[in-house]
This record gives sequence, C-alpha cells and structure tokens, in this order.
Amino acid sequence: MISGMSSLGSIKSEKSTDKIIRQIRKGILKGQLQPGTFLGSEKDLAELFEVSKQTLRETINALEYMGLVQKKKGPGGGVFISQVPERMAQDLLFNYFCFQQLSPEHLSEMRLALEPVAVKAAAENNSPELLKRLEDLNTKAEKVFELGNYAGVDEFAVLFHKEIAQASGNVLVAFVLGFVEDLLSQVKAIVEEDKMFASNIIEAHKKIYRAIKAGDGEAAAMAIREDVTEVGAGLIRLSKKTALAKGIAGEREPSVFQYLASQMEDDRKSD
Amino acid sequence: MISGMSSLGSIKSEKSTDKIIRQIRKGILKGQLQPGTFLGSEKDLAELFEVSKQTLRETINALEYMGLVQKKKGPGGGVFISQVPERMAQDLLFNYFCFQQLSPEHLSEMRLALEPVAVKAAAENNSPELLKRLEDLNTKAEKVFELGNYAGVDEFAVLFHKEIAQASGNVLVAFVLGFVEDLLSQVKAIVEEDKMFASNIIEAHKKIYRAIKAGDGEAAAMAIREDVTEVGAGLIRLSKKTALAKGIAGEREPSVFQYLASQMEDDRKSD
DNA sequence: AATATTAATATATTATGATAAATTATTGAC
DNA sequence: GTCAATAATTTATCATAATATATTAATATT
Repeated sequence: MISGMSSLGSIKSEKSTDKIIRQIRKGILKGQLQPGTFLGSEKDLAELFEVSKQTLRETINALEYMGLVQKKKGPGGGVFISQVPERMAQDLLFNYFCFQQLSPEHLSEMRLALEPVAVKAAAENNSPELLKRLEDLNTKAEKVFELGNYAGVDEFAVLFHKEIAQASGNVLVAFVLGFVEDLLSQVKAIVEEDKMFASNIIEAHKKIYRAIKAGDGEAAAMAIREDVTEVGAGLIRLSKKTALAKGIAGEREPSVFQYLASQMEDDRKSD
Repeated sequence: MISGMSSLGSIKSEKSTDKIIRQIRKGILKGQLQPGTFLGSEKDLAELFEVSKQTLRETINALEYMGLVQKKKGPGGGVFISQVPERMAQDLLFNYFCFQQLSPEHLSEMRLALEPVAVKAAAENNSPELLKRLEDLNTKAEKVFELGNYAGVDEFAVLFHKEIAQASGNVLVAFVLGFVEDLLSQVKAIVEEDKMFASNIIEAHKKIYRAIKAGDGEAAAMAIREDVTEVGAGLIRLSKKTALAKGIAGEREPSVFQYLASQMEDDRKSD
C-alpha cells in the first residue's frame, strides 16, 4: 500500500490531466485568462506543461467540452480561451436534470416565480428598442395565427418570453428563464396545440406588452402570472394526455425528458 | 479507411470524438443507459466504436468531466454511466457565469423570488424528519453563536436554507437555490460578519422554523422574505465595502467572482 | 489589377505500441 | 478465518508517426 508515494502534500497523487485543467480553469476564473487569449498550439502547451501530446489533448478536450476553450486548425490556429456559450451551459445543465425527474410542473412553477420579477424589471426599463422587438414578435405571432399555424404562434411566444427574460437585467434570472423556456418550447413542439390555446396566448401577450409599454410593473407582473398559469395548466393537461397515449406515464410523474427523448433523432447542432 | 468521405455525406465531417460522445449522451438522455451501467473497458470500447485507444480516451475523458461517466481502475474496472453529481453541475454552471458579471444583487434577487416558493412547499409538507433537521441546524447555530463564532452561524444558516430548498419538492428550484446559496456562502466567508448580523439570522430562522412547523406557508414565506431581504442588504453593503477597500469596484458593478478569485490562492504547486 | 486556383504549411486528428501506476482479485501463510 | 503478499487487470502516461484540414502564400487566369 505504501510504496512510491509522494512525500508530503497530496496523499493521492493528482492526475496530471486534472492538474492542468484545474490550473487553466483557475486562470480563467481569476480573470487572468480573458476570452480570446491565445494559449498556444497543442504542441506548445505539451512542452509548456511538460506532458505528452496525448495527455495534453485529453485536458484541452475536456476544457473544450466544458466550453472554456476553443480550438482552431491550420496556421495561426491553436487553443483559445472562450466564453462558455449559453447553449453549452444549457446542455451541460440538461445532463444534470435528465437524472432528476424534472417535470412540466417544475418548469411551470419556476416560470411563475421568475417571470413576474423579469417583467417588472422590463416594465421599469422599457426602452424603445425592447418595445419594438416585443411588438414585432407579437405581430408575427398574429400573422402566423391567421394562417392557422398554431405551432408557429408558440415559437414567437417563446421568443417573447426570452426577450423579457433578457430584459430582466439579472443574468441569473435570464439564464434560468431561458433554460426553462427552451425546454418548454421543445415540450410544446411535441404536444399538439389547438386554436384556442394559441389565441389565448396572443391576447395575453398583448396585455403584457401594453403594461410594459405603460411602465406599469405591477400590471405586467399580474398579466404574466395569468399567462404562465394558463399555459402551464394547458401544457400539463396536454402532456399528460400525450404521455398516456404513448403509454409512458401511469404510476410515475411524467418527466420532461421522456418526451424529449422521442425527438432526439434530429440532434441539436450548434453553429 | 475510406478517404474522400468528406466530399459526400455530411458537409462538415464530424470528429469521431464528437460522434461517440453524442451517441453515448443520447443513450443516457433517452434512458437506455442507466446510472451504474457498465460500458466496458477503454480497450473494449475502442474496439466497439472502431477507433483508436487515444480517440476513445478523449471521448471518455470529456464525458467524465461532464459528469456522465465514471472510470474505475483495476480488475472489474472500466467505464460506468454515472448520474451527474450536483456539485459538478454547479461547477460547470459556475464556468458560464464567470463571464457574465454575476453580482450579489443578482443572487439576492433570485433568492427573494425562490425562497418563498420553497418554504411554502416545505410548510405544506412539514415531515417530522424535516422539522428535526431544521431544528438541529438552528440549535447548532445558536451554540456556535454563544462561542462567538459568527462565521459558524452562517455555515449552519446556509444549510438551513439548503434544507428548505430540498424540501421544495421542485428539483429545478432546489438546484438553483442550492447553487445560489453555495455561492453566497463563499462570498459571506470572505466578507466579515458581525455579531448583530449573526443574531438577526438566528432570530429570523427561528421564526421561519415556527411557521413551517405550524404548517403556515404564508407566514413562512413572509418570514423568509424578511430574512432574505435583510441578509441581502447587509451582504451587498459589506461586499461593496470590501470591494472598495480592495480597490476593485468603482465604476463597475462588483462581480461575485472577483471576490471568490481572491480565495483561490490555495496554490499547491507541484509540477 | 482583380480574382480564382493551386501549392505550401501549420495545426488538429487519428492511430499504434510500450511503460508506469493504481486497484482489485487471488493466493498463500499462519 | 484473517491478514499480508502476489498476480492480474485496467487506467494513466509517454513517445512516435501518419493523415486530414484549414489557413496562408504563391501562382495562374481573366
């Protein structure tokens, strides 16, 4: 048991892969390594850290999948520090929740807690640009509604909510709401929606827009609560029906991921 | 191998590393690969996917750092599917926010939105086990308070809130609140707290506990709002003072990570 | 001269073989 | 049976080499 062990310090000798990852990550978190910073080619880095090419590749690969670095091929290429893309952060978080029995109810409850906060902030800081974007989205939603494209209504509805989430001014709220909205939009893309559903959403969003435009945070919050509650209820009802039709649910709470699984044949691709 | 595959088929030939990662991840997300499932040794998997050892190691390494698999050495070892540990999901999310100027205000605002939701659920489902754990934590907090260990009070206070977050019954709320609480606890460990601060926390938590015990969700929500608001205000005040003392702040909003960076000095340079 | 084409070059990507280190299963002594 | 030594298995690392790919530079074409 006690053989060639390092004298002091760490009892368990840390893998060199882990050491390098920790070191680079620390540099990033401390702000010493800013996005865009060129770290060198893999060859350079292997020499710098005094490890083999393979070992270095394993570390850089891990950092790349965490979103912290990007690689570029060819002359002038190499390893660069990168901001973690929102999409990647979402996917990594998705990995966690796929083991947690996340349900549409959970998502809806989160929306109910955060949307009013976001929309209040949006109403209190209702820039012309924001109003323009929100109005555009609602107009587009109405157009596709008239064409009978109810799924299209929902796409614009999601963008409407994501716009408000961004306008919250709170990066944490914006991320969590964005995560929730994206998940819900995928769920909604599976369950079929009807005309009444889409019509209600359009009316609700018009009301929310008016409150934001008027700078009335309380009214906006109230309106969005109604919207979220109604959509949540409808969605839960529809998803339960879908689950039963597929023979999935029954004893167990329907997990969001069981629906999404069926859709995973076409993978979400970045870029 | 067949050269010239790049011209036909996919426009951008996907790296085999990416392909394998996508494939395994899909299996996990679809529920076909459950936690604990043995995938085989690296050698087996290299043969299975028809790639080299190195390529396979790179994929497994990436999956390991995402938290989706674990490796074990020795006889009976190999690659196993793993639930993503909460801590790892937190760290990966942390990577995202370290570029987003997350501030104590943002954290506090999120708490204010979610804690009442969590505590209401906790009050409505106040099991004897939960009450016991909460009472224990408050008792311990009081003990360390009497010893003058105000930082210790805070450690138990954080656990108190995390317990409530878990009791929310909402995995999404629990995770986000846990993430926020852990971040705040690190910030609090840096800024110095005084006797009054600790005393207020203890009284507030007693009040929250009584409301939960009584099954009064509304009272519990009200009490926790007071607690969160007060702690948030105190924390923001203290952290601004700390930031100014360090010459960090000024024109820019103080980022949580600028404080945490100062704590990351625990260098054990051994390479 | 501007533009398209080709060649050169730097880099990532994949592959193979070999050794070291760590962990577990097995064996053997008492 | 218990415990220590040994063997077997697997990951971790190193080294080398060939291939694929994207950028840049040079060349040819219009």
